[in-house]
Amino acid sequence: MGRWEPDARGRMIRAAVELFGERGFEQTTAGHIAERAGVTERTFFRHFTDKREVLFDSTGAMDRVTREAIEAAPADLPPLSAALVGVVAGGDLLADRHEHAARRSRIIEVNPGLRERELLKLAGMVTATADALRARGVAEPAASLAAHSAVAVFQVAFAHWVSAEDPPALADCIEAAAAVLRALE
Amino acid sequence: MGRWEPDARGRMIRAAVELFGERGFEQTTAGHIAERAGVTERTFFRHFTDKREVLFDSTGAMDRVTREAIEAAPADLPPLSAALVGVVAGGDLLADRHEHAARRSRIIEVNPGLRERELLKLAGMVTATADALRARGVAEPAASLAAHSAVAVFQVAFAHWVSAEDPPALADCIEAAAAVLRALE
DNA sequence: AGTGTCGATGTCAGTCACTGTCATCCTCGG
DNA sequence: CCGAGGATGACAGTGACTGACATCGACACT
Repeated sequence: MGRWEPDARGRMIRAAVELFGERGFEQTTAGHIAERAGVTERTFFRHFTDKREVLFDSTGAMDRVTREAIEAAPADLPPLSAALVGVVAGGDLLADRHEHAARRSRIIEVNPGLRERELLKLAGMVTATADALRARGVAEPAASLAAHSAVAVFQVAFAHWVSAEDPPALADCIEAAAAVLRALE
Repeated sequence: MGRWEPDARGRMIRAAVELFGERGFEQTTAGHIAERAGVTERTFFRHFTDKREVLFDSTGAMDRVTREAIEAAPADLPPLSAALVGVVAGGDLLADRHEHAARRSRIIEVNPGLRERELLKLAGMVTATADALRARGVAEPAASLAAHSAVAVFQVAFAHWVSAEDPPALADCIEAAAAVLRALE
C-alpha cells in the first residue's frame, strides 16, 4: 500500500465533511478537499467518481448487508417482512453513529445535488432489496413493490431518527413506521 | 414575447430529445442543442437550470395535477386510495403519449445522471402527494408513507407500461400494481 | 545489492457545464 | 416618437472532471 501517508481515502472523507460543514458544499472545491487531505485534486477524483460521492462512501456496505440479511431471513417470512428485516440490518450500520449521521444529513438536506445523489443511493437499496426478494422466489411486481415499501419505511424512519434530539433506537423507528404502513388503507 | 422565432423553449426541448437520441446524452453538448434550436448556449441555460432539466419540463404540471386530484377526491377516501387517485391523474398526462414516453425513458435509462434527476422528480411527486394528504387531515408519518407507496406503485406501473410492446392503459397498470401492493404482507 | 514490476500519486493540458455582466434589440404602452 | 421592460447575444471566467504521461517507492525475484 502506502509509501505516502496511509488512509488517503479516509483523510479525504474527513476533510470533505469538515469543509462542507464549515463553508458549505458549493463553496468547497475539490481542490480544497484535496489540499486539506494532503493530496492532489487528481487523486481525489481517482478515489471518488465525483465531488458528491465522497459523502456516500458506505452505501455499498449497506446494500450488501441488506441483501445478506434478506437471504438469511426465515424462508416462510412474507415479502414485506423479509424486506424490512433487510433494511433494519442495513440501518444497524448507522445505529450507533447518530451524531455523525445527523451532521451528514444536515449537509445533504440543504443541497439539491446531494439530495439527488442520496436518492440514487436509496434507489440502489431498492434494487438490492428487490433482487434479494426475487432470489427467495418472490415474483414481480411484488418484489419491487415490497422493496420500495421497505425503503420508504426506512427513509421515513431515518428522517425521524436523525432529527430527534434524544436519539431513540433506529430499529424502533423503523418498526413504528412499518406498523403505520401496514395500517394504511 | 418574442421578436425572434417563437417557442424557443419548445425548439430546444425537441432539439435536445433528437440529439440525445442520435448521439447520446453525454456526447451532446449544451452548445449543440442551442445551435440546432437556433439560439445561444447562454439562452439554453436561461431556460433550463441544467442540461438534464430539458428532459423534465413537464414534471411541474404532473405535480400540480396530482395535488389537485387528491384535493378533489372524496373526503372519506382512505389515505392510500386518495394518493393513488392522485398519481392516476398525474399519469393521465402521459397516457396518450406512449411513444414519446418510451423514447424518453430509453434515453434516461442508460444515463446515471438522468436517472438521478428522474428520482428527484419522483421525490417531488412524493412531496406533492404527502402535502395534499396532510391538507385532508392525514397525519404523519401516514401521509408520507402513503405518498411513498403511491409513487412506488406509479413507478412500477410506469416502467411496465413503457416497456410493453402493445401499450395497455397506464391507469390499468397502476390499478394492477396497487392491487399487488395491497396484497403484500 | 541489483533489477524489474506494479500500484498509487503528481503534473499538465484540455473539455465542458454553468454563471455574471453588459450591450443590444424588439415590443408595447404612452 | 419615445421610454421601459423582457429576452437575447457576446464574452470572459470558474470549477468539475478526464486523459496522457512521468515518477516514486514497496515488494519480489535473483
